[in-house]
Amino acid sequence: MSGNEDETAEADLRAEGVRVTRQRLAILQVLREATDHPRADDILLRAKGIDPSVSLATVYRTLGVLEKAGTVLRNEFDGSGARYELANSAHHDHLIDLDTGEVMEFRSDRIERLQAEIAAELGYDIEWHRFEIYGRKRQ
Amino acid sequence: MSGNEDETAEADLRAEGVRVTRQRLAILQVLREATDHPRADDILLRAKGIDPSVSLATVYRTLGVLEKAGTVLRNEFDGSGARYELANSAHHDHLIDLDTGEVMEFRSDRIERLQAEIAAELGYDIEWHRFEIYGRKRQ
DNA sequence: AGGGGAGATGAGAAGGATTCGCAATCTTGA
DNA sequence: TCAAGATTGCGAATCCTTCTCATCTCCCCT
Repeated sequence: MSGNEDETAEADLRAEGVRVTRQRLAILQVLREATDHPRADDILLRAKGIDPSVSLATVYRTLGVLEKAGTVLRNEFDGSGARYELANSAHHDHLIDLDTGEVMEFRSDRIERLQAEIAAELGYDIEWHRFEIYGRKRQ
Repeated sequence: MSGNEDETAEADLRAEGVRVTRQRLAILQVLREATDHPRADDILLRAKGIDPSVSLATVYRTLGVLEKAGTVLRNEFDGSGARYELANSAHHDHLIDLDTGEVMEFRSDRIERLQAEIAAELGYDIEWHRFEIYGRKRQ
């Protein structure tokens, strides 16, 4: 099973034209398994569980490589360090629970359309966008 | 003229229940006069032009105080330091020009409505939101 | 299968932004 | 005007991220 995981992760890397290393496989697998939006140091911790040789520098370097390749998204929710996620699914935005810090994902076609319209009105082509809602659970 | 500026700035501070100091007046005035979204070190530079005694630590402290008071908004556009603006006008969002780094403000009632609907669907009350479009000028 | 060279790594130092600690200095309300 | 308490400047400390460099790996070529 871990063999299968590795194979798909490896295929991902090769598809991006990125050199395949043990460390990158470990980091990519961590992201595949993550259901949260972990920070670099969390990723390091989990990656060390797969391959103890991974270092923090490599976590950052790999995240940078994968972000450039479009495989990874970097988020800056609260100004206390970046949080990462895989970009493999459809585009989505985030709702951050101010009480718990929990991050939820949501998707709205209307938002997607609206941002396109707004950018067009301003004479711009969209490269990407970031929409974050910060709120508290209603009682 | 600078007298008038000071008076309104001072009134602002008093209205927030914030102690009025020369440094805070200078910083607030910098923000009032700014048409861009300056970083802390830019604010320091400009504030020193008004009152040379201002220090970087006080810039950060004052921005913190004013943010908590709701007078100042802190933005984190590109992960290379926060950028600040006064919150006195109506809520608006930002479009960042990826080529020039220029930040434009825009406002859309539809976005405002949409985010309220989305939060409601997820069972949340919105505290605030952040909508940023990153794009390039169309030729 | 093996060698070589470009590319990747680990460890720690360096960097940039922000916050902290503390003694000296202001503000404010009485 | 005064005292109490808040605010300041300075430099040190912190946090996150990137860089340096010697060493190690991956991957292409034979």
